[in-house]
Amino acid sequence: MRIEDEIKQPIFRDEYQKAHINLIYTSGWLQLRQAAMFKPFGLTLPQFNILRILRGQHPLPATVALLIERMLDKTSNASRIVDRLEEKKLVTRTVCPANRRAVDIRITKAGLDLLDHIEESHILDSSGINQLSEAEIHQLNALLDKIRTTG
Amino acid sequence: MRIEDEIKQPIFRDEYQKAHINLIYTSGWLQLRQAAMFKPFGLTLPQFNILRILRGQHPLPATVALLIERMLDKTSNASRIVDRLEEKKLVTRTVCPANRRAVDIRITKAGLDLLDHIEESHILDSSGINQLSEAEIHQLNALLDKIRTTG
DNA sequence: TGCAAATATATGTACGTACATTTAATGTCA
DNA sequence: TGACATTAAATGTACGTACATATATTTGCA
Repeated sequence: MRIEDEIKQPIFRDEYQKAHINLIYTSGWLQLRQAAMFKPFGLTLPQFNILRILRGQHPLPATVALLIERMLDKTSNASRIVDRLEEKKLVTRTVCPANRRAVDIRITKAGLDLLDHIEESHILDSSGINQLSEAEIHQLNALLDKIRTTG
Repeated sequence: MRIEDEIKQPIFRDEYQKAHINLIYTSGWLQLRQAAMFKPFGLTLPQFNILRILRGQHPLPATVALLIERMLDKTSNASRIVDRLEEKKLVTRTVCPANRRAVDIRITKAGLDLLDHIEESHILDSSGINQLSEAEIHQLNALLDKIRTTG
């Protein structure tokens, strides 16, 4: 469905404004769908992403600084997302012995099992992006990269 | 800059996953830049959008239901965004005489002046999307619309 | 008429984001 | 060594989002 119809706004100032709105709207659309998929598993999107980073490190621990570095949203508050995961016993937090300012965060067995469970459910396979062909995907990546040129 | 370098993740499962992450990352990138532009004017992005809708109605009032209908993010809470605008005297709220369940929301002179002031500053002209040519904009709109096909 | 359903908005709660500040541990160097 | 800067994480506050529930008004219909 065209963005004009989607948000019931038939006229835009120009095609640039329309693309801008389309980009933000489509990103929100994707995230809303993804969030709904994780809901049955009791996870939010940022919680899922942090769990995946921790699995990537496993069995080594990660620090909060490492999580922030790898997160899409650098300004988000990794400490508090880890709080939620710890409450759910999906991760553990221990003071790093080598540097007692830092905290070692590790995914638990329950956390690993939950990720397996989510991936086995194949809920992630229909992301909306799959609507595009290989060539279109390539185009899209190039266009998005270009948008971010010249801060 | 390519998304691989931007988020320091050299390998993705496939190009689809890369495009998905690229889309969400680029949307966040645009919104962060926009929010920074509005900050000197004491407005957030949703507040600005609601002010624009109200100017579009002016001198007629809008109801909360109308605001929600026109907002990009349907699930956001228009009532509370109007709260903030009311505190800043940029809008007024009065019970609708014709239907006392509804509330008439109107932009004030101060609200109109603020919008003029923001637009005169031309901060909105460099949106990042301007990096693209007309043809690329057209491509992008088509790709985004296609992503959202088939709920 | 009067009562239930529908409508319009507001409120509550959990979560995340953006940004500033605090607390604690470590490094540095005179 | 001891003061001072730096680093790592946690905490505070304002805002927005997602979703459930509450309150008030209006509508519809038995």
